[in-house]
Amino acid sequence: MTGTLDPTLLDDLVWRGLIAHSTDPGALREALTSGSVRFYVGFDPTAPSLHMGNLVQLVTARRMQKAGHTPYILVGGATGMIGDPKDSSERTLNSLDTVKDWSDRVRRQVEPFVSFQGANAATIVNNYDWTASLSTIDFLRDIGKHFPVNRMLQRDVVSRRLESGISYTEFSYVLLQSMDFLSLFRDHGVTLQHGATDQWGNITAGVELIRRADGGHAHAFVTPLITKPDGTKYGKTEADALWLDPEMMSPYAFHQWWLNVDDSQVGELLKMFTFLSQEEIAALEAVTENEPWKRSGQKRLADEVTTFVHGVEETESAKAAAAALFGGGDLHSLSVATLSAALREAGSTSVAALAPVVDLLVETGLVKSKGEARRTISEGGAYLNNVRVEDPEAQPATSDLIGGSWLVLRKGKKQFAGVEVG
RNA sequence: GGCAGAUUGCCCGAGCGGCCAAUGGGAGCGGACUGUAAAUCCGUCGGCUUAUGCCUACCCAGGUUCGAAUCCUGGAUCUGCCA
Repeated sequence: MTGTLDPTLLDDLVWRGLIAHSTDPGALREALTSGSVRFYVGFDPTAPSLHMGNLVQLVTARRMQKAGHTPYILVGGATGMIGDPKDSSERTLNSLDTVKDWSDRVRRQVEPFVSFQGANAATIVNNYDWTASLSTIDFLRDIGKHFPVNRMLQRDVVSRRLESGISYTEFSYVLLQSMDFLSLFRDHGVTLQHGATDQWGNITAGVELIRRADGGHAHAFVTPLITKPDGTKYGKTEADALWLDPEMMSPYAFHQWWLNVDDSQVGELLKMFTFLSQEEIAALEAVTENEPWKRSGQKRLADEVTTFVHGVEETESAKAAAAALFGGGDLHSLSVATLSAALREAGSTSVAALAPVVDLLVETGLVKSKGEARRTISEGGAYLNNVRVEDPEAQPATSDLIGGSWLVLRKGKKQFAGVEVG
């Protein structure tokens, strides 16, 4: 994915709806078509895993690298210690150990998405490296002098927090991020930063710092906030959080997440998250429109994104598991190998001996308590081997064991769990 | 610094001594309808060996009372008014 410069990059990004704001579009186009641009995108370690919002940036960085530009991926070991201001309230500071641990995880997660080969090979940097040793005096003289407080107070995030209060720590965050851009500009010739739309203020502050401090000219663009059909953000509840770490979200669950996307979102998400061509996406949108029950858009989206994040093998396993569980056929007719693989993918536990369904529901984590298990059964939402359980006292028999050792529990329409007995 | 008010379950928000595990809305969960979709309707929504039973819960710690989310004392945090 190295070498040749793709002049259609910017138009493609616009078509995909990835540009919410940008600095002077003419100048940006000029830069992107006249040579390999060194660009950067940063990820703060504020959680043990990256999520959907970060994935947009990773996909975008890869697009840009494929088009011939040179990525610098920044891990926010320093900025993660500070925390950028949220609208709602002050963040709780994480310990240095936590931030270091999360920084390592972020670095490992980011690596597979860009190429480290060729003329425009990617570089990973950590802002802790140039921030930790900086003296307070140098910081205030060299960086702080360029930031008029009256302007800082007018920034949206800050002004919204003036009532409820904001610490000097978070107030200063923008200086650190701006300093990152300046530092990468000076040491690596980086002239472009992209990020999520809520980073616009921080990013343009960096562009301005480069101009004020060095008289340099840098560019920036941000991707839009992705919202659900009801206008709310993704990831606000446990149910719609999307984690890239396979330990926090199995590839099966990840694949299911994309498969269950609303019809109305499919086109938008295909554009932003896949590398399919404009023609391919248009075709999928047409099928979704005319034959929605086929769910072709969702299927392709799930396959593409899961492959991108977890690889081909995991994607095939996730698909095979779903086919086995949602296939609608008699579970007893599946081979034990297929079934056990599917259940391991979907989530399973082992128990020593047969136990009442209520206990097994709790054991598998499908429900949180026995009370909830009984409730689920009385609501008609519990299934053993795809047969509804009617009796709250139900106890599986040896004859229920598939292949002599497996039970398939299901709660509602799509939550499966396997139980291996013995 | 002074005065006044607030703090309730995942979120918002009623309750103002017993009928309170606590009205209502949202989210979540289940069912019907479907396409593992959306919308809609219905049900459900602290835990426990399912029990006219017990435990834990209405910011925290004490107290009054046969009995407190509700009253009193002290503390914490937040908001408004005055300095």
